[in-house]
Amino acid sequence: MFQQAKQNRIFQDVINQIQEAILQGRLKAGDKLPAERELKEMFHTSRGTLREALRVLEQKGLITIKTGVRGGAFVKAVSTHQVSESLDLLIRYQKLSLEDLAEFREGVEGMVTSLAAGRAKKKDIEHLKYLLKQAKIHLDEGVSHWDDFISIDNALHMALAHITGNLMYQSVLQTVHDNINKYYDKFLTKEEEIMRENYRDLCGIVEAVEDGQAAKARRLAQDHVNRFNRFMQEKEQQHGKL
Amino acid sequence: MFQQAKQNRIFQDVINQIQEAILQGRLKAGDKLPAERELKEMFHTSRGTLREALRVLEQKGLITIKTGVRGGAFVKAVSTHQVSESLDLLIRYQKLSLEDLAEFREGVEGMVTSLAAGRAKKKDIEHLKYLLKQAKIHLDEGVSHWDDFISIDNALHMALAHITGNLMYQSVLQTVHDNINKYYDKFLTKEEEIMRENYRDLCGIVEAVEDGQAAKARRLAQDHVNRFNRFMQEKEQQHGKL
DNA sequence: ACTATTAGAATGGTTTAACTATTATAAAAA
DNA sequence: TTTTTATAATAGTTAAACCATTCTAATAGT
Repeated sequence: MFQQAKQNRIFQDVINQIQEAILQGRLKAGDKLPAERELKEMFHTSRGTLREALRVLEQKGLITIKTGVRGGAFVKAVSTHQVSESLDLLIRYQKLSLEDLAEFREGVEGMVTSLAAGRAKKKDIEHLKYLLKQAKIHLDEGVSHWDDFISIDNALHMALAHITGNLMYQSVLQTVHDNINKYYDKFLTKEEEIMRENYRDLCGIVEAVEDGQAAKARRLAQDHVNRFNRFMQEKEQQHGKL
Repeated sequence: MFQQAKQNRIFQDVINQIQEAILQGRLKAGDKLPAERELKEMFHTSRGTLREALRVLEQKGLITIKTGVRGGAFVKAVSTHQVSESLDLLIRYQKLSLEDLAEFREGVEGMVTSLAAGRAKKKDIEHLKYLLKQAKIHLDEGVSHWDDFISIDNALHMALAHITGNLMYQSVLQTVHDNINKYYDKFLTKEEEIMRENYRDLCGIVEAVEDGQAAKARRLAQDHVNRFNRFMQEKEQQHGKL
C-alpha cells in the first residue's frame, strides 16, 4: 500500500524540494538554480550530497547542467524524452516486445484519427493536405528519399494528434514513434511500392478526416499502421531472434 | 542528429558500463554488485563519483540499494515502473486537464476491453467473475464501502489489460488510473445509485468479453468510463475552476 | 540446551577540504 | 577593430574521515 519512507536519505529530500518547486511553477524552464556551493548552504548539506540530488534531477529530465562560468543547473521544459528513454530500456531488456508496442500504436493511431475526424478545422485540413503534397514530392523522387517520406508520414500522424487537441495523445504518440522508428529503420526494406501504398493510405485517411467520417478514418489508420507492422514483423522473423 | 559526447563526465562512463552489463545479461536481477569501496577501485575512481553513478542507475530503475551489512547495490528486474513514473511527471508538469486525461482513458479502456474480448481464456473469465462477486459484496454493503467498490472497479479494468497480454497497455492504463483517481476522489459524489449503475456496466462488460464480442465490449467499456467522466466533470464545474 | 542481549563488522550515507577542467568575459595586445 | 590571453566562476573529481544501519555471531542469562 505505502512506500517505505526512506527519509533518512538527505539527497532525497533535496530532490523532492526542487522537483516540487518545478512542478508547482515556482521554478520555470530556463531558470538557473544557484551554484552548487550556494545551494549546499541553502539546504544545509554537503556538496557531495547535493550533487547526488542534482544527478537524479538531471536523470529525471528536470534540469540540465552546464560547466564553466555562467554555468550551473538550469530548469528544463519536461518533455516526452524521459518516457521514451524508459520505454527504450524496457524494450532492450526484452520486457516489452516490438509486437506489443506495434499493437499499442495501432490502437492509439486509430483513436487519434477518429477523434481528429470529428474536430478538424479548415486550417487543419489545409495543413494535412500540405503534408500530403510534401509526401508526394518525396514519393516522386523515389526510394532514395525514403527517410524524408517516412518523416512526413510521422509528421502527418502527429498532426492528427495535434488536431485532437488532447496533449495526452500527443505525448503518448510521440513516445511510441520515438521508439518504434528505430525498428522500422532496422526491419523495413525501402521499396518504392511500399512508399506508394502508404501514400495511398495517407490520402484516404486525410479524405476521411476531411469528411468527418470518424469510423472510416479509424479503420484506415489502423490498417495503415498494421501494414507497416506486418512488413516489419516479417523482416524480424527473417533476421531471427536478436 | 547526434548527442553531444559529454565523455568528460566519469560517472557517465560508470553508468554506461554497469547498464550495459545489465542489459546484456552479464548482471542478472537479484545479483549484488561489489561494495562501493570495491567498485571504486575497479573503476579507478573516487567514491563520490561512483555514488553519483549509482544514484542515476537507481533512478533509472536498474538497481536498488540497501544499507547495512549484506547490503549494497542489487540489480533489479526492469519493470514498467519507470515508464509510469516519467509519464506521471509529464502529466503533472503539463498540468494535463482532467478532460484530456479522461478522454484518453476512455479510448484506452475501449481498446483494452476489445482486445481482451478476443483473448480471454477460461481462467481469465473466472477471475473477472470473481472480481464481479467482490464488487457485488461491496455494493450490498452500501455507500460506506464506496472506496472498496472503486478499487475493485479499477482492479477489473487492470485485469482486462492483463488479459490483453500487452505490457504497454498495462503500464499506460496504470498511470492513467493513478492520475485520474486523484480527481475521482475529489469530484465524485459517493451515491449508491452510481455504484449500482457501474456494477451493471461491469457485468455487461464481462459478459461481452466472455462471449468474445469485441465491438460490444469496447462500446460498453467506453460508455462506462464516459459516465464516470461526465459525473466528475459536472462536479468539477460546480466547484468552479481550481 | 535454549533464548535474549549485546558487541562487532560490513555496508551505505554524509561531511569537509582541496584540487582539476571548462568556459564566458574582460583585459590586453596586435 | 580583431585576436589573443588572463581571470574568475562554475561544475567535476579526489581523498579521508566519520556517522547510521543492520546482519551476524559471541555472550550472558535462564
